[in-house]
Amino acid sequence: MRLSHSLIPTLKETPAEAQIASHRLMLRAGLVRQTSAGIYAWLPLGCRVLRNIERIVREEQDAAGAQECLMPTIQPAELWRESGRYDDYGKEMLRLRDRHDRELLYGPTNEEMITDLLRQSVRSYRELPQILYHIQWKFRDEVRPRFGVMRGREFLMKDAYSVDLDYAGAVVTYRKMMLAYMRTFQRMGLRAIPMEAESGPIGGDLSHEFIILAPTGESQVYYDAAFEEMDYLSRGAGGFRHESADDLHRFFTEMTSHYAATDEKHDTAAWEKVAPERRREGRGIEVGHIFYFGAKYSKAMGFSVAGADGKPVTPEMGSYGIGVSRLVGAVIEASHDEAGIIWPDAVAPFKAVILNLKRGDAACERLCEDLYARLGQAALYDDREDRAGVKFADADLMGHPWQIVVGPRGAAAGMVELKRRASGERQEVSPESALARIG
RNA sequence: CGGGGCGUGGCGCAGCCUGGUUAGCGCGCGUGUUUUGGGUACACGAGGCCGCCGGUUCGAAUCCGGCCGCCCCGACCA
Repeated sequence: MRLSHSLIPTLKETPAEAQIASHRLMLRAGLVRQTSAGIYAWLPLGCRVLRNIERIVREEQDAAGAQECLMPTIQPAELWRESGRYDDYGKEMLRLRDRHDRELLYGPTNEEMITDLLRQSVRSYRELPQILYHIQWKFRDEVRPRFGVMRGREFLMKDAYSVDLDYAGAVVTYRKMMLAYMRTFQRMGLRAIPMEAESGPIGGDLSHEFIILAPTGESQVYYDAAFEEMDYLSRGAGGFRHESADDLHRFFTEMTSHYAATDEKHDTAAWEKVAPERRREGRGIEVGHIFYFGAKYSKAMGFSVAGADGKPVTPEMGSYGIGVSRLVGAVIEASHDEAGIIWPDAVAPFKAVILNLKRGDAACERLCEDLYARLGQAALYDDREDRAGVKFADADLMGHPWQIVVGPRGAAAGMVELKRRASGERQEVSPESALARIG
């Protein structure tokens, strides 16, 4: 994209409502604009980040054997009456009526709907297990939206739902999702820690939330230093396979054998047993939550399949959520400095920005156009009129992993300056080696 | 939902208490000149239902009432 023709409204000053770093930076870098309390419009730059995160989530869900589908945002009230949650969910649920006065709601989650879909089509134990997911906008009428997209009322969520014939199968599926989640966050440059959690309104008895550490997080967390040493996930495929129940078991054991808890679940007795020098506390942001809830919905909604003996069996289910839009804020919380965002390569809206420091200079123009043509959609070309200071400041603010600085001095010699945003390291290189470094 | 605060050009704010000329400042924006290697300087200029409705008054951004919106602190959540 050419910056001169892009809607990327950067701000020099911080809007008054933004309290935390990610919110401030998302507004200043032109990623989002608020349209109502807790509801945001995603501008081109923010939209690209959102899509990148979505893509990683999708790839890891697919790798775990989950099938993508897309359920509607609007749901009929009857389904929620069946599960009993129409009343339980309270004011968080946005209720609507259509022209025929039928009761509808804007979905805060989809257990009922998926159960309805499954009971219509799944008849036999032979069709199990199944994992389905979708990435769809949700609405929860939070009492107090805050922290920008981290606690919005409207938010983009990946939610997956699993059905297994029995408990043993459900546990394997649960572990699969845990593995997929750890890989997902890892790929975004985040260190996530699974912590035992309350199952809340979803119900059920096995539940973990995935917390990433950031000083502005909403929950107080306690964990064993072991989680800081777990870098084997980053070594890639060598580790655990979704197909192997044994691998999944080893993985799950590894993840759950060290102490980790949010303040709600904090167990002082267990904490005392952790060696003092290995105790870590801090603030955390919840970016994912997985639940095994057994037959809670299948039973309430009459979902059964024929078992091997021909008799009906009530399947075991689970649900698995990742806050996709929240992750945009969470990544920024985890990776920024005074000057702006520092995007991890995998989620960056652009791999590189090309800074043309001298519009109209033949050598500069030629070099920039050439680089831009070769980088294509991977690059943002800052082709605005010459205001070097503004360009540098905006580039830092927007946080592109690489900055290619093309000025008349270097261009005359056919050289550019390549700067790495994260380290600040810069070097004079040929355009070819700049392209090679950026990859 | 309880407690607090704020609504004045795109952003950040002043003015309001003590009503009275064309409603001001900084940033941003436009034009020109000058600059240009880390938010360049100067000049000129555009841009405002002073959140909305009603009341008081000769006269309301300013006083009074109601409403709406937004933010912050607490109890809940991907």
